[in-house]
Amino acid sequence: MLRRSDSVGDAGLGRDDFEIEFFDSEAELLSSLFKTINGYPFVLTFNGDDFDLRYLFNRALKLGFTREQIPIELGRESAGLKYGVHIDLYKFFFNRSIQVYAFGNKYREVTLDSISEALLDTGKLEISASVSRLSYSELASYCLQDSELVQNLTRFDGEVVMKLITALSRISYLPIEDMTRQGVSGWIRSMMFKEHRDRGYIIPRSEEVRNSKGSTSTTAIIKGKKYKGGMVVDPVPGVHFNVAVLDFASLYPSIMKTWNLGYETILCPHPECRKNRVPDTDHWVCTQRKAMESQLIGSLRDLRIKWYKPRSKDRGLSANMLSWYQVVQSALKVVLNASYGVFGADRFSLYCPPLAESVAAVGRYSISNTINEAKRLGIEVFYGDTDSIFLGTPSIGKLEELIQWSKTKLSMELEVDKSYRYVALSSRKKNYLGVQDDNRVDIKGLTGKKRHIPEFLKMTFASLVSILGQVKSPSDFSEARGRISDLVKDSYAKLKSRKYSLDELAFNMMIGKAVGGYTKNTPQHVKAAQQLTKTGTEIKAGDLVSFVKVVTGTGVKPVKLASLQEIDVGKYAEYIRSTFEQVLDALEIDYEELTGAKKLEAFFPGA
DNA sequence: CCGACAGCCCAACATT
DNA sequence: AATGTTGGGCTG
Repeated sequence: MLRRSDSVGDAGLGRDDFEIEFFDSEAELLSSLFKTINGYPFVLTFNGDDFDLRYLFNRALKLGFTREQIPIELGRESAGLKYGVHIDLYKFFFNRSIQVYAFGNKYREVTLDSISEALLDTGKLEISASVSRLSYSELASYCLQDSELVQNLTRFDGEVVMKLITALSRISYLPIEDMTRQGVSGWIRSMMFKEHRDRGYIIPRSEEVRNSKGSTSTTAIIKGKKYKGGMVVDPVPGVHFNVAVLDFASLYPSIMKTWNLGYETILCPHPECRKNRVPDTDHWVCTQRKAMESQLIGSLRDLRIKWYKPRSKDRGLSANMLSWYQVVQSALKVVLNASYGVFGADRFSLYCPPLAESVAAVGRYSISNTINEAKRLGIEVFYGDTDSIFLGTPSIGKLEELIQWSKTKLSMELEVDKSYRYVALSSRKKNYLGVQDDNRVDIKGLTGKKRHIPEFLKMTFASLVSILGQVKSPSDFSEARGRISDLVKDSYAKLKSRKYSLDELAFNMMIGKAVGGYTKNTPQHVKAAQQLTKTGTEIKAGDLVSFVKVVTGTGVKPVKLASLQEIDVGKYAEYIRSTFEQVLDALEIDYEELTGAKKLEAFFPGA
């Protein structure tokens, strides 16, 4: 720490495993820090590219250091070290693929506090004043805590993060410094360019691929998308007992492998290949040459499914080996999942829309033919989405027959992913509740599980889920019905008598753009953000905005500025209803009948 | 130097 | 009041 004339307070840390070293000048402090940095092969930061290393570099220059004396090299968007690898964990955790696939969406906001809270169960230290006003003791504790969080983010769980970084760096053929700063498209570009060089291929320019392969031939279902994607089967509403969920193992990578798909082989120049059509498109695939992507992605797929995935579950291996296999198989999954999508992304250097389109088209072909075959075998089909189908289970033999059929007729590996004691489907797609044989409940897409809804709804919904988890047979539903009814009525009563706190009533929505960036309309979370900005609280893109619905003003208020008295009970009553109706619909339970909702809602004008 | 893809649901907003 | 659009959050 730097001794300052204006600093006050004691210098104790309250910990005997660390002590504070004081410096009388900033130059001495920096010298010592630079010496320390040079002693390590890795330096971890959180936002060091944009702040810490940049700041240190500039302070040093200002204080008269020469560039040789500073162990930092600044790039335009990154900061490197002369000796050692600088990993900016902010950049790595910001990567959507890392966030979603590697960490299962556990952290919401990409801040040190939010990530460490989610992964380490510890957040940043709260401080009593702005950083520049802290006592020696509090400042030191605050900085130490930040440092420990950053380091622990690479240490927890047997150093999974460093293992993941190592695995992804090897798969992508990128140095750790580059891999941790790039998105999946950068990783896959590097991997494919390396393969071009190994084979002596000339790497095409983006516009060369574009001009020779042209564009798409299907129409997307969603306006503004470039081509038609996966197929979603209309669910058969109702409760279905003994349902098996089958899915294709790594569907899109498997399609690229078995259909010889790549930018060179799609729409190839040979006249004789033109009859080798991709179903549901105007495209054809080469019969003369093998596609590099097909082989590369196919091999990675096989490595994952046949080597790393089985070993990640092998009880004979040490914990350390198990975690390595687990990390590699999930790293491969991240890369494989993106390997089709990048060809449909216009910024990808080998962008090839007809290729991406063809992969999705074969996917639809595969699932729809499998569904037809299932029906032909007398198996009921309840639902399906992209690569999965929900089937009745007349007998194990029938499912085996279907799996075998898929292998011989489609060359696709279909497998039983899970089996449900029962599944509740409404008529909504991408919305269901399934109870597994071990009472575990899977909930997909239902409002009750979404992150932005108020805590009180999540809690009530969780209770509903636990009731449904105990249902073993159709006859159990009548008891469950009574308990659900009590649950919902209880929630109404608490709402009406204002027993829920403002925090429990708060919606938490991520604001995707800067507050001023909303020109087309003004959604509620933006209205709340505007009010916060007015009172001096800054709101940036990516922040969570907490607000409640009120009867005053524009109908919403930030939690900080609201009071319990102005809560819009009617609006919340509507939310309880719509959240629960989604599930009850599927169970064929009438909401109004269950709760006597008509009578209840009469208490709330506007409900 | 860099953000993989499409499809679906819901609530609120804007427009007709 | 009916209808289309936007934005967020989700599935795969």
